[in-house]
Amino acid sequence: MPKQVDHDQRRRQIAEALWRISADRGLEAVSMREVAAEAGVSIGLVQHYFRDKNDLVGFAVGRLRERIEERVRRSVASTPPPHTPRRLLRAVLVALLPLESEGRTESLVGIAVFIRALGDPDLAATYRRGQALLVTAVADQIRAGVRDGELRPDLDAETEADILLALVSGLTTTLLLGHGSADQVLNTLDHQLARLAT
Amino acid sequence: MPKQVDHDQRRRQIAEALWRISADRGLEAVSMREVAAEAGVSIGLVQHYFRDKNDLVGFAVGRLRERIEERVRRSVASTPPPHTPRRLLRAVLVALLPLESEGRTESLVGIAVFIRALGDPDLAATYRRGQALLVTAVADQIRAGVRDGELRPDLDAETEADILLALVSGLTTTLLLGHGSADQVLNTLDHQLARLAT
DNA sequence: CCTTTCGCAATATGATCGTATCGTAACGAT
DNA sequence: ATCGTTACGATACGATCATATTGCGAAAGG
Repeated sequence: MPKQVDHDQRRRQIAEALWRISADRGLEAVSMREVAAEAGVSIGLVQHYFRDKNDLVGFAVGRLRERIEERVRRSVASTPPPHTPRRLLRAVLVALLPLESEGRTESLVGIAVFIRALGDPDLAATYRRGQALLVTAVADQIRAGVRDGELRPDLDAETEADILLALVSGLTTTLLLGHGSADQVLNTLDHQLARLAT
Repeated sequence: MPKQVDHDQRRRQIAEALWRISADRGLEAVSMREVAAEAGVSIGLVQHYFRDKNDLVGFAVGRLRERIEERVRRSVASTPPPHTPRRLLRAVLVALLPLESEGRTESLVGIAVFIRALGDPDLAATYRRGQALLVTAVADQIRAGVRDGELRPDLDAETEADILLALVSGLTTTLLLGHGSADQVLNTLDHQLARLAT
């Protein structure tokens, strides 16, 4: 056996270069050359670890879900007590907003994936599954809040979850365009959340 | 003076070819050659009417606004009486949703423009201006509804407009992905609208 | 020691991009 | 009639793209 290298770590390292490019010049600026340059390696190396560009982008997309899940988990975990459903619900929604550079990057990649999903049924199904997971997670929190008497009892959890997530999605585009400040956006979200409270 | 040609009509004809391409293959698939081929003209002609690609895309984007405005106007005009602010408000929001193929095309182009705007400050400013117009238009309707006693008097018109438009934006992505039916989406929108009513 | 095989770089290939440069046909003004 | 301008087509140019090919150093097994 020849030299031994951690294959997966190399792939992650390269994918992160793609992430950086996508974040500040858009995914349209992502090319094999650019990724190689950003990662500080040769383009041959990139080819060595990824069959083609689709493979590379696909890998980066796969990591997207992991990272978003981790971010949500972190946000929930770092929520100061009391851990009431309403506070946890807010933590989840806030974690989905691109409020700092890391989140911005993820949102940008997410949009790129969305665009690709429009013409790719498989990817659309994946995207859809992720969205469905989110909706049920949020709806569960809403139901818990209703049970605790923290949220109004006449709420339809699924519809409210749809509204909140659509709202988050819309606020994300607002933030990405610099068309609203973080405070403004959080205010808007809180305004809607307050409406669900008793 | 030599041959006389309707300059602006030619530009519109070419821009519409760009539209068609952008709608079913994304704006990333738009190239001078593709546009020329789709329009059934030579690439020299495209160059003759547009200084460069930016000029072309810019013109097409400009038409986007006009078309959306026209669609909203049509939707409002065709709303059956009574023309209460709340019904007009709904007409505006529904007009922004991609419920049929024409609207779908516009939404797709809109998203493509959004993507480009992320890396193009000028385009971002244009996008932003359009959004600001929408917000004030919606907010005006809300204020009118409040005045008429049709909507709750404690509403902050701007915030509610932000929420509604972000909601519409989020519902648009839902519709484009086939991740929800038109009925479902309209239900969600109406649910939120009902909340603003007295 | 030497052969094999992986890690990686260098460079070639052919397509496609935006754009520049021509050539020419059409037509109004002089 | 011819001249100048405009409309348009054909094609060339250089850059950049994804990808293929080739070569070579290093290291482990024989």
